[in-house]
Amino acid sequence: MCCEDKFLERLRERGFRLTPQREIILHVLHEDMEHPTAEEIHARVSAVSAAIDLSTVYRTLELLQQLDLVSSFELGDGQRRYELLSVHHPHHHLLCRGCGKLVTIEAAEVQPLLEALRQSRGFEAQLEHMVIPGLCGECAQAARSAERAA
Amino acid sequence: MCCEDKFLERLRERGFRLTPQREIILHVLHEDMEHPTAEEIHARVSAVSAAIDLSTVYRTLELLQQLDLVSSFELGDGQRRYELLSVHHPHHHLLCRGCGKLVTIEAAEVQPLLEALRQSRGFEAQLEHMVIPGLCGECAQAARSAERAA
DNA sequence: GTTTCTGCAAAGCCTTTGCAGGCGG
DNA sequence: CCGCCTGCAAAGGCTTTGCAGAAAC
Repeated sequence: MCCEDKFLERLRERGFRLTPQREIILHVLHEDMEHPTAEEIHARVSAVSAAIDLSTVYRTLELLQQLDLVSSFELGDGQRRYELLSVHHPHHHLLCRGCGKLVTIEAAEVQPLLEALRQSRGFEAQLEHMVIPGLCGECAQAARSAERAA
Repeated sequence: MCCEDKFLERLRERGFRLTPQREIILHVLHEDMEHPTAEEIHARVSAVSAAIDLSTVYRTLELLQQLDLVSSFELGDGQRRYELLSVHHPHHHLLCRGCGKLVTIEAAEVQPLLEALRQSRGFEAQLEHMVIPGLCGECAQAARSAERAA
């Protein structure tokens, strides 16, 4: 698996070690989870090997971010969320404040903005994962109806 | 002051009360602070009236957000930041991960993206304040130099 | 007079850290 | 074997909450 190879290589480069815990955590990140928190990752990891500690999960996620294999971001509750960079191709999210729905949009939709920022200011946006809050179609509709009623 | 009037009106609407603490906190938010944390707001508030508690600041900020007078967001350290909606006209920020610099951009620069989202999905973005991480011109330059050197 | 609000203190939540023992290379 | 890594437990930072007294209306 390509991801594992990259992991091993980058670990070696820096004198870090491959441990069963790290393998399991990386493996679990391939499972189909939508933006898991450390806690959620830990739950899945525990199913594989019960004794792995939450702090090890945190430490490994930190490591994976340093190695550019994982990115993290947050949805506005006070919890960090993590995502494997290689698997999910670049995307962003629209977070509906009405119903909480999370809609995925292609990175391409945001490209023009990023391009404009590069042109005008030389700013290289690193948007592995941007979260744009707002109201989805239905909730926007509902809000307008409520407005009229008032 | 318009802001204070709005505040009073919206408080009354919902049966809430106007207290000196709330007035002071709202007043302090007019001071020229760049994205203060609750702690920083509390410090300024304390200068006016020493006995106001941090928890009162948090509760009041929560209230002000409900009344659409304040928005909050975060820059990636684990701290919420607050901002008066009426005073600072809509803007967003580029946060440089290299040097930590925070550059303000006009909301207008982001409009095309938001317009596109509205068109394509009916999504009404609520971007009182978006933070786009990346590398500013200088740091991007430096990164490229380092790349070449390696 | 009610009911909301405040200060105080304590708890809560997520995350980080210190340490001694374990294990990868 | 050396030094990184782990589990455990405890601390840490920011924010929220419970409560009794104070204050707004």
